[in-house]
Amino acid sequence: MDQNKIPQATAKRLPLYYRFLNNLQMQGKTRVSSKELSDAVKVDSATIRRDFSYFGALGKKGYGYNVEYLLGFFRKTLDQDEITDVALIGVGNLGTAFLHYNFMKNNNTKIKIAFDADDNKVGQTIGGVPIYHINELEERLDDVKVAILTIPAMEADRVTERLVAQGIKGILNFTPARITVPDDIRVHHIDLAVELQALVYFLKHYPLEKTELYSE
Amino acid sequence: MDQNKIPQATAKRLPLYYRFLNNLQMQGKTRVSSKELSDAVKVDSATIRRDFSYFGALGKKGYGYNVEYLLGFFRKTLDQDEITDVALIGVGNLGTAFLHYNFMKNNNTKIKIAFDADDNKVGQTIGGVPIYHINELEERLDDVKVAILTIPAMEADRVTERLVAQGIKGILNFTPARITVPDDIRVHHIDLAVELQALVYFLKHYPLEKTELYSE
DNA sequence: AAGGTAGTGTGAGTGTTTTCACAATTTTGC
DNA sequence: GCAAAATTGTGAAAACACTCACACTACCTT
Repeated sequence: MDQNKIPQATAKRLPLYYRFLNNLQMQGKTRVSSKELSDAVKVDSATIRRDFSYFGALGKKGYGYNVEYLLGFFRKTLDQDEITDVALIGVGNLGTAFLHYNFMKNNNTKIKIAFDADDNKVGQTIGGVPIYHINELEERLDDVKVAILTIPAMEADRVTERLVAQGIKGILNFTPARITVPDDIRVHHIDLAVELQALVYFLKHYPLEKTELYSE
Repeated sequence: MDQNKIPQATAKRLPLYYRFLNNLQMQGKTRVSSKELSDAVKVDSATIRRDFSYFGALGKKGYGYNVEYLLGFFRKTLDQDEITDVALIGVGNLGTAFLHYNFMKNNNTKIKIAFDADDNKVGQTIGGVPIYHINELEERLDDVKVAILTIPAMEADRVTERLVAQGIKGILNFTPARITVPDDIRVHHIDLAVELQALVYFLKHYPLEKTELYSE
């Protein structure tokens, strides 16, 4: 679509850059170097410069980057202007955490509607988002194209089928289940148990070394 | 420490494999091919074979892998026998979700203790885990080496310093803040807003194509 | 206005991860 | 017991990602 040239690894870092640039601007900073940004987001400064360079020459040699300009550029690139509506499926603890998270603050996304199977939750509004019964998914989903899945693993496949049938294009799946979807639908898996276990594995098998000298 | 030969990308997939092998065993399956496993975990079958091959020849040509044997092997490799204690810092919605998650089921990790700043939560027990006041961190943390950070971003740096001072070695950070730690401490960041925004970005800029033919 | 300093943008090199594709081997069915 | 089918394990290639190191340029200071 666009220029498919930018690497996926870069694309994943863009939202991160964007948020930190926002912070800088709110702090009143007008310029920033790749080195400073590197300290803040914990990404190598050469990587940051390379990432930015895919979009052209955004900085100035000997000066760094103008925060305002960079931010404006990213706003356009990340489509911060047009808001993407999102549906939340499953209002448990994890789902509720999402509803309280103010994505609008730095983001182009807004949770517009939530669904749950529990009648006690249906009818409530959390964080300004109305909760409907999951049975009403088909009538209520409208043209929302992105869903966050925070339901029990057992339900994942069934609900996914229904979401796909309604024309969902992207799913952020917090379920341990690896859901099956048609090729043209994008699923990102975030598996909390796997993340925790991977961290533990790395701790045991890939010990980090303390750099006594210049540990900047 | 061990054989540092296995790639990190492989290491991250091990917990996933492990869980699905467990599922298979519970379903009573005794053998499995890389192809079947691929369908289940959505990882290319060649990648799975390569991953397994780092540990030696675990399968049999023309047959596949013996579920029981593979599972036993992974149990040892992933240290499923010895349990790793974990501390949870911040019992909000996200933190509570973790407390209800039964990590012990397929995992080698157990949340042993939780902390929060809210006096209403202190003293409670959720999912069998006692909640103490964050002020008691130093006295209560004992020799726990892994922490899950689910607190407001504002607090992240301060609490991280205290955790590090107590000898924490690994942090699973759900805070939007990129925390600073000494070199020998491992931090994995999971940034929910970034994940959501990245998904939206990919949807718009990296459209997937529907394979009409043989979309197996 | 000139020299010093800071800091970009990038060519080239290195490292990591995935994928292809096939010989080797075992199982399965006849 | 043999041929066909299944499926591994891996060499080699490709794809992807990161980092070094430095020429170049813009800013800053005096």
